[in-house]
Amino acid sequence: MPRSFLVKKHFNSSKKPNYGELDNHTVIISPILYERYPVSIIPQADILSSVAYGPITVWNSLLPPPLPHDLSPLSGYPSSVGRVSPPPQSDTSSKDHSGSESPISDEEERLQSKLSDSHSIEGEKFQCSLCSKTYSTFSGLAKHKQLHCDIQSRKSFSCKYCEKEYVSLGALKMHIRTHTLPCVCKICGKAFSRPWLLQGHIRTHTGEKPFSCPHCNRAFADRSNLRAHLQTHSDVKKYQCKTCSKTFSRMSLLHKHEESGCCVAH
DNA sequence: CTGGGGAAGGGGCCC
DNA sequence: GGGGCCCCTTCCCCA
Repeated sequence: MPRSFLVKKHFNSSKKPNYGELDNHTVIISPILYERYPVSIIPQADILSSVAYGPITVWNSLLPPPLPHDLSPLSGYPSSVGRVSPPPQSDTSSKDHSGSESPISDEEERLQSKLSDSHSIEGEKFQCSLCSKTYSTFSGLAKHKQLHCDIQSRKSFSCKYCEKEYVSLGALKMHIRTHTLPCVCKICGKAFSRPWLLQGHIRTHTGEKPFSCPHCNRAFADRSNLRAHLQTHSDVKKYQCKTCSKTFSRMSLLHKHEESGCCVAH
């Protein structure tokens, strides 16, 4: 997948971050209509286990602009209140969620091990074993290795739910949310990795479409969809076939075109 | 079959 | 360092 360009391909199970850091995670999500239309939350014993995340976060704060009655979530989802369906289970259900990894930071241990490879010299006590740069303090060397030098250490944050590895703990934390899905829609029970994804999803319930096309009267709930739509107004579209020069509004359409045989490249 | 819309996932960037 | 937003991308569905 092109989106995984930060993902280290070769899995090294010996490199694990401190997952203890990931467990104390609470996401505060603002509610839109929940206060007016309270519904229950579906407990997701599997993907939202205490191993993955603690509390389930629900949408429960700022109210949106008033909606017309015909956009009321109740009008479209009367039967869903209090009877929501659980979200589709991801393939993570087959993964080991036992949390059997040591709570001690393997990453720290590994870093210490790497640093121990460095040796001190006269005056400048700490020298990087990889680039020979020297530092007077241990922390200086540690920072150097973490931020600038040691490529391996920069790509050593691996997910315990899958085989992906990331260059930073922040990126790993973000990724792990795709497994734990802490943001739950109170209307339908569907879970999302990030609050703004839930916000976008809630627009599918409310009908809110804040992104309007300046060229026609269409409006969209998602800016990216508006952007794709704007391409349809353009004579020369963004994605062009290298063989026949035909342009397309979306890359997926270009791919379809190429796969259909116009650009049979052998 | 093709083009377009809707929904969603995920990494990067900025504050 | 974390959260929110941006942007790109993909998948599915429908006309």
